[in-house]
Amino acid sequence: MLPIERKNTILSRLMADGKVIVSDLALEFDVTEETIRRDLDKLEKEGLAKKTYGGAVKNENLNTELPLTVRKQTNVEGKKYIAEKIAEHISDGDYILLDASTTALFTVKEIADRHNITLLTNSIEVLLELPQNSDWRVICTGGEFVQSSLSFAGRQVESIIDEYNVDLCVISCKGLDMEKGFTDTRDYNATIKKAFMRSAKKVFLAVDNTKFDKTSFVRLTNIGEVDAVVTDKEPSEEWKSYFASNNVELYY
Amino acid sequence: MLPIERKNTILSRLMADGKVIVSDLALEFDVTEETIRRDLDKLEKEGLAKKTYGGAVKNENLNTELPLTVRKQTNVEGKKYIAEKIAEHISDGDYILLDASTTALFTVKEIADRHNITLLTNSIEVLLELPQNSDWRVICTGGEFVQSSLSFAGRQVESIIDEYNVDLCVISCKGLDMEKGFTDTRDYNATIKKAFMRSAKKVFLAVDNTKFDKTSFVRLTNIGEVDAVVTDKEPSEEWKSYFASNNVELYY
DNA sequence: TATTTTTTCTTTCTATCGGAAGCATTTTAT
DNA sequence: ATAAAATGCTTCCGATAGAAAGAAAAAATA
Repeated sequence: MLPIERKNTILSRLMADGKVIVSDLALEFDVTEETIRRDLDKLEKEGLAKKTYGGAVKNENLNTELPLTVRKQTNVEGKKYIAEKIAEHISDGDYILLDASTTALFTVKEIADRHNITLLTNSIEVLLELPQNSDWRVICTGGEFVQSSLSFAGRQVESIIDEYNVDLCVISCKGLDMEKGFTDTRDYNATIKKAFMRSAKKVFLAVDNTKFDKTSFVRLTNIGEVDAVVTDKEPSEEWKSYFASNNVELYY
Repeated sequence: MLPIERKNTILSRLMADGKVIVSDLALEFDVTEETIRRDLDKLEKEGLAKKTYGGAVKNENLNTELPLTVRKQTNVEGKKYIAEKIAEHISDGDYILLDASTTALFTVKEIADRHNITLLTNSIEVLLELPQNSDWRVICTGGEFVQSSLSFAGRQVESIIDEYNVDLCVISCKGLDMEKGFTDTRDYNATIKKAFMRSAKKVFLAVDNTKFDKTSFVRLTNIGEVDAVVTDKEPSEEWKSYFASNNVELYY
């Protein structure tokens, strides 16, 4: 087994279970515990794990961007479910706006059979997922190319987005908190998402259940600013009443 | 066994298993490990593999459609040759503009080792071919997405291009004729290419030998408007003197 | 609570293996 | 015949993993 395989296996174990134990991993991979610790050191340096006494836990510090490949693999079922729910609100002829998130990607797949959609996005992945030979009109923002997320960022994105008005937009975030509102990792993400919200009649916030009661680095805005929240599990009563009192529709 | 056979076998093994091990492959093909590493180097440069200590793993974020669209093209060798010639004019720190052509794609590959390049393009394929982890700044026009060519078109492309000035731009065309100038298939291609020419200090026209004395649908402009023509075979004396009398540099 | 014991962690050292680069030789293509 | 590509060899360097010793943290015990 290659060292990189071991490291990746540890990472996926970590993402699935939320924690790993040094002694278990050493037995499983038949290496010394020092070797496992070195793997965990690397994962920690990459911001993916947090070492603890006896093992490591998933990094709940949401200020770091996961690699695209890892991000795409976490809670795939939940994201697909959310995409299905969002798709129910998209009809033939709609003008929609999708951000560079995994949920947006799944949403495109879900609505592949719709007609006459006009789609605006800053995500290349979304473009590459488009149905073939459809009658859609697709506009991409352009801007500074961010290779790690296959999307565009920067001033240009905002000014293009501001030129359009759409029926519905789907945005995601890294954390959702009653006091801090919803938050994301990077300034440029936040600025872009604010522009998205300005341009859309109805804003759908796609958040899987793991994002609740978490805060990340940059504050986007108050939760009341979005029109609907779509998630994959029934939120707590507290959150439900919070959404209701802020006039935010809730779908799950 | 031919080298290319070995490389392809390694690739299919990689795709099937997700990884390969240098020492195993060396034994299996009865060559030294250095040879295997060189094969893996090539696969890595093609973006198909990711080398690691002891072997290589599959590159997860790869677009398998790319080789297909390239293979569909005619005279691939000639276009590679042209790209090499163009690359000789691109240095560290340059600002360049690439259109959505196969030649542009090969040009990016040729200049992968340059530093501090600022690249402006309307081609998604070019974006996907960018070297990983480089220090380039890459700006994409955005605009209406043309699925068949994985590029952007429309008014937005022009207005973005007009905002920038670059040292060098590479454009292609479908036909080259002394009377009709150079021509292309579609209106939107022509408009975009004109914008490209406005924004560049030096315009390189990339045309393989099959394009000479051909005319296509939309006239772009006179041949004298470009600064240099790059092709893959020595043109006729007639063409050579025509270029000379129009102050167009010629590289082949 | 204070002390001891156990477990885990960090650091350092070392052996081994894999990899990069340069050079020489063979093979292939033009 | 010549140039270009492919291959193998050698040397040097860096990565990996294990071992050992001391430090630190947690657990157990008095």
